[in-house]
This record gives sequence, structure tokens and C-alpha cells, in this order.
Amino acid sequence: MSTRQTTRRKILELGEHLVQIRGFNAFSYNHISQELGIKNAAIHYHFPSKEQLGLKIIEATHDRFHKWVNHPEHRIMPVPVQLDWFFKIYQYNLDRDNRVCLIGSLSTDYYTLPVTMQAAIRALSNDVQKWMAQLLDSGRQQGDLDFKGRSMDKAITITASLAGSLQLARLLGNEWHHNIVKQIYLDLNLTY
Amino acid sequence: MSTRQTTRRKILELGEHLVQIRGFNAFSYNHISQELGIKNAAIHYHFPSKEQLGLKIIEATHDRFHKWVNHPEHRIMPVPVQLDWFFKIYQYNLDRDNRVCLIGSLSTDYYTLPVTMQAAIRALSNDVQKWMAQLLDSGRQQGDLDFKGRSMDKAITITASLAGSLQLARLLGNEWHHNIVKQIYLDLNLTY
DNA sequence: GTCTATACCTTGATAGAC
DNA sequence: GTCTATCAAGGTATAGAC
Repeated sequence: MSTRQTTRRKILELGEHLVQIRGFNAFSYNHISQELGIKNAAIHYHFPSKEQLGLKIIEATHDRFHKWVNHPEHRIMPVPVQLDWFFKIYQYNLDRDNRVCLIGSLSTDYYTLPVTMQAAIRALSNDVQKWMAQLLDSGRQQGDLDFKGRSMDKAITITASLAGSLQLARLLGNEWHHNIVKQIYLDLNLTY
Repeated sequence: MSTRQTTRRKILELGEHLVQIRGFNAFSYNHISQELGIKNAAIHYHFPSKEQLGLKIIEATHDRFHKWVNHPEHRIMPVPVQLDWFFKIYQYNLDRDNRVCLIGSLSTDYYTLPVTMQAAIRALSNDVQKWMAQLLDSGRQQGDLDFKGRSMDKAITITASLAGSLQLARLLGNEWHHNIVKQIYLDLNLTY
């Protein structure tokens, strides 16, 4: 793998980290250049503007999500297992320095973002909600879980809980994320 | 009321607005001075530093919440009515230019905030969760509503949903906040 | 690809006149 | 209380050498 690819990838990963820890407006090229031992200008070589970097960060997350949910092996997994996997993403964020989820972070900054980034984060969020709604629908039909109301409403309620959960965990303590997840399972009639 | 008091109050209100729309790191003294037709230095007269302004914004919200929940007239209201009131706060935020809740906004910025502000937002969040848990507990005992599990877990799950809801509404459309609230009522066995 | 050097802007904050 | 004037620091971004 060329130097270009690794440096580019490092910037992308660190950028994603910084967005989820500090927020898009509160991280700077200095944070990246100091951490990676490169100079300001090197970052601009790979990503001409902060907007471009932000876009690629969102797209990278979107790609990972898309690849996972469309992987043949995963699509045939039982609904509770797929749900477990989704919840693990949030636990993973929590475990890595109390990251909040990308969608949550960029939504509070939403009105300060370039329109290209606004569109990209909307697209990601849409895909997540649709996937979750379809999963809950299947689960209810197959008797794996139960809930009242429309699956789309329940889906968005759950993702909203999870986004909020990582944020509240910063204020209340990480154990509360665990408690929220437990509660969501209870409310779905699922054994945790 | 002296000029001092009104200008101070205007700065405070606009500051709160800006935190909820743009985030603490993305609003500047220029946003305030231009909107109010005053100069940079005038703001510093009332609030020596941005940290002080941030602190007072949090405390103002905390005060409003504290006064409301401890008002004799409100404490004796039926649980569903008190719950309705709490949910209206979020609807009110949504109606005013898609504000997110103060706690949600400051939690994504949490690690970039001065420690004094971190402590203040933690204190507010703690009070909200405790109040909500106690309310849900009473409601369940009195048969007004129903849910599984511990009331504290359910309380934090609901506030997390609401915080996340205002954020997702920016991406998905405001009607989804309404749908989430409907779902929360359903999950509490409450008629909406 | 990465560097040095630098341009240009916005930020929060202060001093001192009125 | 509010102003003018000014500051140092930090932000994104670019030009051109290596």
C-alpha cells in the first residue's frame, strides 16, 4: 500500500474520531497534524478543504454500514442477532473514549455545516432508519420480538434513544448506556 | 427595569438560542453583537468571558426547570399532565427554528467545554433524570401508565429518546418528532 | 507527498475614552 | 453601560521548493 493511501486513511480515521469526540467545528487541522506528525499542508494535499474531509468521513461510515447490512451472510441472520450487532456499534463507540455516534454529533452542528455535508448525513440517517424499520417489522412478524405501533416509528424511537444514550452517558456515567440498552430490549419483549 | 438588566437578559436569551441552534463552539460574540446592535465590548461588560456566558445560560435553564417542577400548583397535577408539560418543552424547541435541547447540544461538545460548564450541565441533567424517574414511578404506582423494568432506566431512556428526537428531526423532518412522541406514549400505555 | 512560508480571516478579550 | 481601537492566538487555505 502506497504512503498516500496510509496517510490518507490515517487522516480519515483520526478525523472521524475527532468529529465524534469534539464535534466538526471544534477540531482543527492542528489536531490532526500534531497527532500524525505531519504538517498542515499535507492534510490539504489529501483533502483540499475541511468540507471535503467531512464529506469523506460521512461517506466512510455510510460505506461500512451499507456493506454490513447488505452482506449475504448477515442478511440471513436471525433478527435478534442483527439487532445485537447494531447495538454493538454504539457500545463500541462508548468504549473508544466516549464517542457519540456520527449522526448525533453532526446533527447538533447541522446548521453550521456545508450543504454537501448536510445532504450526506441525511442520506446516512435515512438508510439507517429504513434498515431498522424493516428489521423490526420482520422480527415482529416472525415472533422474535414485540411492540406496539408502526415499525418505522419504533425504529426511529430506538435510534433516537441510542444517539441520546451516548450523549447522556458522558454526563451521567457509562453504566447508563448499558441500562438504556437493557430498557430497549425490555420494551421489545426481548431477552437481553 | 434598568438598561443593564434588559441588555443582559437579551444577551442571555440570544446566547441560549445560539447554543441550541449552532452549538457552543460555533457561535461567536459577533453573532450576538450584530443581532442586538451592540458592540463586542458591551457583551464582555455583562459576561467577562464566554465561559461565564455559557455558565449563566445553563443556570437559567436549570432555574426555569427547578421553579416549574417545584411549583406547588404543578407538583399536585396528575402524572400524565406533568408528563405532557415536559414533552411540550421539546415541542417548543422544535417550533423555534429546530432548536435541539440544551443538554443534547452541550453533551456533543462536552469534551471541549470548560470544566465549570461541564459540571453545570451534569447537574442539570441529573436533576431532570431524577425528576422524571420519580414521576414515572408515581404514575406506575397510581396506575396512570405502565412499563417494565426500573423507573430510573425508563426515565433516562425517554429523555435520551427526546434529545435524539430533536436532532433526528433536523435530518428526517419535524413530523418524526411527533411520531417518536406518539411511540413513547404507546410504550407507556398512555393515550396520546 | 510532504515541506516551509505565508496570506488572510475570525475569534475572545482588554484598555481607556465618553 | 457602551463605545473605539487594538491585540494575540488560532483557524483554513495556498504557493512553490524539494
